[in-house]
Amino acid sequence: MSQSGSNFAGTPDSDYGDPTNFELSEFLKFDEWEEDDQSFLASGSTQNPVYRAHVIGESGGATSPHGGPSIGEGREKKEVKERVAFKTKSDVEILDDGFKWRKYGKKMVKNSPNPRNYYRCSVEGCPVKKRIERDREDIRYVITTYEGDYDVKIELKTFI
DNA sequence: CGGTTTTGACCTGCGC
DNA sequence: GCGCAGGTCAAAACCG
Repeated sequence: MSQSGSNFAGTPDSDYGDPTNFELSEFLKFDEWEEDDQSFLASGSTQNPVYRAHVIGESGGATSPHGGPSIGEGREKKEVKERVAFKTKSDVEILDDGFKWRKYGKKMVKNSPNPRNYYRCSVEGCPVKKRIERDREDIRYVITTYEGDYDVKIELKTFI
């Protein structure tokens, strides 16, 4: 069944067919949404469909439509940041993952009628950043993107 | 009192 | 060269 996630393997171009429609965010280029039956937070949310997506750097996007500009060098300044996006159905975007987060900015995306929230670890030494945004087509869904240290994310997964 | 939050302004990068 | 978009930081205000 979904053991191999054939949902995406079978239809990898299901959403990429129309970037204009799936253009959730230039930075939210998830390779694929993985449907997880487990609840995102074991805080009593038994009916919380969680979609886990491994965000691969530009280098991973073999089918990069906008791979025109030579990104291989000018952008190589910094290593590829690991990005993990989670789409969760929740009313509140502030999901407690076990760590403390401090909001450091809010921005409004043109492609979405909803604003985007930027959170950063309030603990020093926590190079992890969290970006929270509501789905453009489904505001009932919250997209949480984790960006930062890989180890920390591993811990986050432990909580999830 | 501390910590956090909120809004604005500012900066950078890329595109055209 | 300029504009747009996104992202970040800052100061102030507010809450617990």
